[in-house]
Amino acid sequence: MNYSRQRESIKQYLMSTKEHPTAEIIYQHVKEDYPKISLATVYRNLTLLVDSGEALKISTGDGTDHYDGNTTEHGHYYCKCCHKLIDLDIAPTTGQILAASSEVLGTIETASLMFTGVCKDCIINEEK
Amino acid sequence: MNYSRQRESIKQYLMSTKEHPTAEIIYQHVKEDYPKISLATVYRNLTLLVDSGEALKISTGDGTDHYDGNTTEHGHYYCKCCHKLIDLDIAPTTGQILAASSEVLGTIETASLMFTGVCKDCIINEEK
DNA sequence: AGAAAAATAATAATTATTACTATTTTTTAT
DNA sequence: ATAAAAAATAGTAATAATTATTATTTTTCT
Repeated sequence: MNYSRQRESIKQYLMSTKEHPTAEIIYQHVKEDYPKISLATVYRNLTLLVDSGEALKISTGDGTDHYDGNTTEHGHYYCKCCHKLIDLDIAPTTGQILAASSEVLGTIETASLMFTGVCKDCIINEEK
Repeated sequence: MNYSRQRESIKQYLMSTKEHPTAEIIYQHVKEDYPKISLATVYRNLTLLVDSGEALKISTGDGTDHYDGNTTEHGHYYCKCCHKLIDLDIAPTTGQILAASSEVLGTIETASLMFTGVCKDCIINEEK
């Protein structure tokens, strides 16, 4: 894998935000610095970053995948109302990881907790 | 929501299998009983079943969503090699759910653990 | 049984993602 | 520093999953 400024820019943006942007949103941002970048380049590099462990892909089932530059162990909360993804300081325990590993008799490369519900902001808006 | 035999057949099939079939695979199966069923009908009913809590949608990021008729709390393991989804008898602890709930100050409707790696069968095949 | 409401089949349309190819950028070796 | 080789890119076409549309059929209610 050779260096490329476009990939570097994608990575910088991913690490700078707490949002969990989609490929399209990443594309819009990186475009400010590289106006000629192609959406296909964004997708290709996101796949490279995920495969090399420099980013995470999060699939919520809302039609488009989200990406996360924070690769430390953490959980996610998905609001089914506003479709926001929120980081949580909650990770599977080593006990849970070991249990999973011995249950499937295979390797464990990633382990994560996912929660869904209606977030605080949406609850407040519903009341109005 | 009115009764429909097609939806009933989809539900039966989902509850009868431990695989985590995609809409397309469900379509192929239900077609044996209802040869004229439409793929759009499968999608529509899967959405209805998921929304009413009678099935789960699982997004692995492999391009197509998977469905699960087992709605009891359990975790999943996704083999990134053969793309199989395997049920695990591992669920988030109440402690983890409470922690998530107080961290986001929103409701928790679903909570699940997801693991990825290379499953036993794929490890054996790689050795050959 | 007959009217109203909901569901379906068939297909068109949409949207996210990947594939392709000629050109440009990056690396490597001189 | 420069030229060849390898990798990456932009632009666009193609693919594949999902959703929307509409005329017809099924289900429910009275």
